[in-house]
Amino acid sequence: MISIVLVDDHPVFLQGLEALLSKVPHFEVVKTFSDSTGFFRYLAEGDLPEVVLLDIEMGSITGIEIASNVLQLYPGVKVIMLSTYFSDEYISVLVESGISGYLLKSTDFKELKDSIEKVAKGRFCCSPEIMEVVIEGFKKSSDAESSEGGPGKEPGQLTDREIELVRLIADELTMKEIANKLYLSEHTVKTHRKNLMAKLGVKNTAGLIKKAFLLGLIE
Amino acid sequence: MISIVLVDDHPVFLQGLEALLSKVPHFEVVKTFSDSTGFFRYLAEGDLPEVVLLDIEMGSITGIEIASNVLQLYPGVKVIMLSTYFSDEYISVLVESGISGYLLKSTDFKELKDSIEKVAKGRFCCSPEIMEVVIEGFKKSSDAESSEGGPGKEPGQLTDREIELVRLIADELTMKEIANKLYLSEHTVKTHRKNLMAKLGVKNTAGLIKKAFLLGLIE
DNA sequence: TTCAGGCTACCACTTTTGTGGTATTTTACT
DNA sequence: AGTAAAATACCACAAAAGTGGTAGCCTGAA
Repeated sequence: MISIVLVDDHPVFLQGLEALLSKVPHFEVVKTFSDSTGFFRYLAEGDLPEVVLLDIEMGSITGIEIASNVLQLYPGVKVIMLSTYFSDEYISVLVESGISGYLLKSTDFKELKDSIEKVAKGRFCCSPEIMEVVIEGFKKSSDAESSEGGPGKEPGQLTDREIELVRLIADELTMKEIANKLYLSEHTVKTHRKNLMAKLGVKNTAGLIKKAFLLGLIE
Repeated sequence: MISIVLVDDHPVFLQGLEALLSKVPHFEVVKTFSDSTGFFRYLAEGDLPEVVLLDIEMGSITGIEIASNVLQLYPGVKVIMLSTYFSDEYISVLVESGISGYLLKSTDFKELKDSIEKVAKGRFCCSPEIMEVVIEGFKKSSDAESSEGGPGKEPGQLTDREIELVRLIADELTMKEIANKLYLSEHTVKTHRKNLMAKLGVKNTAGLIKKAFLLGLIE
């Protein structure tokens, strides 16, 4: 059984896809989302699907960002981007981030189905048109079999301590207050925050809280 | 025609109520929400209903907080709390905040209907049991006809400038950067932020961003 | 025309955040 | 037993945020 989550801001496409995928015997569409916030909150709860089908245009936060964040926070989850078009630079970024597939929406259903199966087995998969771009990109650096990996840690790339921290920060505690609360040195707390900001790619508290919200870490 | 928005985290109650209210000729249930985030985002877009029916137990953010925030940000909107129980202190706070009604869920539909009509006309309305508490509370201070009011300003209690500011802060700009961007003195920007924090009742940037999110000011 | 609210601006001072290091210990996996 | 990651801790300095004031200007409503 392959567990699948769909994320797409077009409810029609979402429903259609769900109906189609649900008919495939060993596929299970466990959840669908039309906004990234709900999606991230879901992941943060620890319900990690095997495969995520992700549409690329999602309003305030782009598909690229969503994909990057999912890949960073939940490396065990396979992400397949669905898009109407493709852009060289984006694909490069995504492939480096460890995305599992990039398909055009024009892809027919059989191809999508096959792709999901391949991806679930740990392979990379994309539309032929896109493969060219990807191969082109490989003429620069060749590293990285991403792949396999046991389930990893549930809460993702961020450690438990870090998540604890970000929540306390969101509750308006200062480093000093958090240090007291957790019986830690203020230095330690500052170090955690520093790592947190680096991992989430933000510059200050405002960015930290915003991102934490977007990623469903706080509510 | 009275435009109504329902907010309640119990979908069953929500749907039932919607069905009932929709049958009343001059009532229009324009929207329903089962979480506060979506509700605040909706208000922030400027679609202000005349009356909001608000259930009191809503998880992370309490009904009291939601009500207070709505009343503060959108004074023109009439808020009726629906609750299973009632607490002296809460009611006092809410009445002072300018709530338009406080009904128990045990209220029958006719009473609810009448209450909505009264409230839409600018009156205050609550269950008899609660009225006692309210009157009791009046033995302290007697001010405030809240009420009437033209539509006020759309974005609520926060001024345009302040909303602009909070969004730039959420984008990780420092006061200096914002000042440059808007051709203002850094002092001015700091003053705005100061007012902003006071209005939203928060202590620091973390709280500011969190609240702004909760209120749908940023996304 | 007074008055309130919003926008602007300033000051001085404290506290907290943010940067950019290093380093030890514990824990968990191999 | 070895090692990678997490958690802990330290330092010094720069940059911002946060506190608690005051105050002038403009506009629209009473």
